Amino acid sequence: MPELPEVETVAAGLRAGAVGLKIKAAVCRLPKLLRETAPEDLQALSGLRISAVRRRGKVLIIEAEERALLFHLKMTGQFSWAAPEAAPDKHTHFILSFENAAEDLRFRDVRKFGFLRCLPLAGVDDCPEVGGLGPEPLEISEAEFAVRIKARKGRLKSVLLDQRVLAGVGNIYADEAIHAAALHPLTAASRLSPAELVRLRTALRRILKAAIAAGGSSVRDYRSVDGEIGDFQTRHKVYGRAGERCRRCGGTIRRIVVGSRSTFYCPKCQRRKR
DNA sequence: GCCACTGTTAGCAT
DNA sequence: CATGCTAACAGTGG
Repeated sequence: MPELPEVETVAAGLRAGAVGLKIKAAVCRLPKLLRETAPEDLQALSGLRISAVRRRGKVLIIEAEERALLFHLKMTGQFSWAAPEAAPDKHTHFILSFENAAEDLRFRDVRKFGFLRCLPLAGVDDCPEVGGLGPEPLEISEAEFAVRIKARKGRLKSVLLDQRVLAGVGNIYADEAIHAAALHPLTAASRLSPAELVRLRTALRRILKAAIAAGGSSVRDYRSVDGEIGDFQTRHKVYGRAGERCRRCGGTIRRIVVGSRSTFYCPKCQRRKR
């Protein structure tokens, strides 16, 4: 489920535990995990020291001197620390061991949608996985937000999910932000008023920050690096609440499908523009 | 057992 | 170009 707040939480956990560690070996147990990455690229990581861990959109970036490891968690990717002698389960696809740490860093991904790309640090911003991303929702100005959203013809929900427009918003936070801004998910993005755009940006940022503070939302598989579940799912106003009462107006939350994604909204307080 | 559904996104058809 | 559907895969719940 990882969206921006979940990846941010994972990045923070990795940063706390992995920066400064010297890589002993990188072992990949699932060839298809590797994207544009040769086995030699992984071998060349040995001896490098992890210097930083950061996030761009939903992409996790581990920097080791002049190299970078890009991970995408897709639906079910997880990181955890484990003793080297503990047998990895069948969903563990990648293991980093260290010269100056007792535990290994493991990446597991039940559905195998995730990927790993190893490349020169200098190439990160121009690679396809990062270069095509829109601005960060927590950094974008009001003016640029308005321009980028209004430039799109599609439905608001789909536009928020488009990583080229904004980086990091996924299904849960799109629905939550649209609800908080009292907009309708099927509204044409290009028809939002200036006031509505301000409302939407403000709501999105508030929700993303609150979700990060809560350690993300654990709807199904998501776990932080230390194995903790997030807490934000208890504060979802619409996501996953079809048939339940809207906490703002008492209406009944409805589930529809937009762009083949489940979409939850309150038909009473999220009126469609016409 | 079978079918529907799942947080992502690349790729392809329309 | 925009939009919509499917596949990639495994597990879960009805």
